[in-house]
Amino acid sequence: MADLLALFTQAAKLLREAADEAMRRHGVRVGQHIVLTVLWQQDGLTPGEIARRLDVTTPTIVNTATRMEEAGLVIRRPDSADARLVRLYLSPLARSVREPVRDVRRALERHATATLTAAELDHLRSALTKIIAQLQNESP
Amino acid sequence: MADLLALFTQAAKLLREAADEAMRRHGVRVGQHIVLTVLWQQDGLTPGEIARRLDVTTPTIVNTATRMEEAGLVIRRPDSADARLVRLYLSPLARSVREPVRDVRRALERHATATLTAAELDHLRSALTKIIAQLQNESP
DNA sequence: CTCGTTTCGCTAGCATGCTAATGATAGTCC
DNA sequence: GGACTATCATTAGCATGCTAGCGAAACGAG
Repeated sequence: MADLLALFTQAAKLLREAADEAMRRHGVRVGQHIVLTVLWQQDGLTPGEIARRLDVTTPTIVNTATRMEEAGLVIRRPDSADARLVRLYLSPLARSVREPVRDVRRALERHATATLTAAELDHLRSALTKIIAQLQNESP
Repeated sequence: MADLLALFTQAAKLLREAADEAMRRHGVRVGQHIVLTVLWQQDGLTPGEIARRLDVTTPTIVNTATRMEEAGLVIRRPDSADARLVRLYLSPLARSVREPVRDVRRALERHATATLTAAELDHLRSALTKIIAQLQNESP
């Protein structure tokens, strides 16, 4: 496997699968988790706001929100002032899984990087951050 | 963005999108590219063999092969000896895009890692390899 | 106030991955 | 040689992302 892109694809796939499996036990899927990370910080946002914060498209959030509604994680409510807006609110269930989900993600992170030194971990973080910055600073 | 998993998710998404856009100009999508990498090495493999080499499921290859057939990249042909098997063969088009696709991927790789030093790149490769090894050595 | 523009969420349809189930064929055991 | 098992591609249906296009609502100019 010489290709850095291929290495990246493979690592990302394995991490994503492992994260999904770990969080699934708490009723949260990977696509739903990113929405929760935003709502845990600020409840009652609109799909558009969430999409902008996560750098995904609005339909992605709309569809994920529908699945989360069915799973009992969020509640959709129209905005009282602007009839175009819909606001997403966390259910008690969504609040209650915050810590368990955080814990399993931390555990996965520790496990996945168990064979790396602290310095290597720092370099990895730094490299990822640089790559993200480099790729983001062109399309806007 | 404190979470390493989140950093990873973001970087992987950006790289995937950039790779897709770059290869698209040559009629190849990211999901089709991984199949091509295998067939470029050895033509005439079965969906099951390709899936095993790529560490994905057989249906993934079957569905991707259908789209590649429609795109004129591969030809499906039943095995002459074992009627259960289907063999996938590269089209002339698929052969002709090998180098252009390799080039745009190299260019993307260079661009994405332009702000990293050679040492940082080495560390990144090493870290990714270690993470892959760590995550693979548990499920089998 | 009205008309055109902008801004929303949403639906439709696609690509890429998955699991589960189906059906056809090959191989094996008695 | 006939039945059981294993193996293979395929289909169906789901989750997660995307783009394109819709209809409703708000806003701004005149």
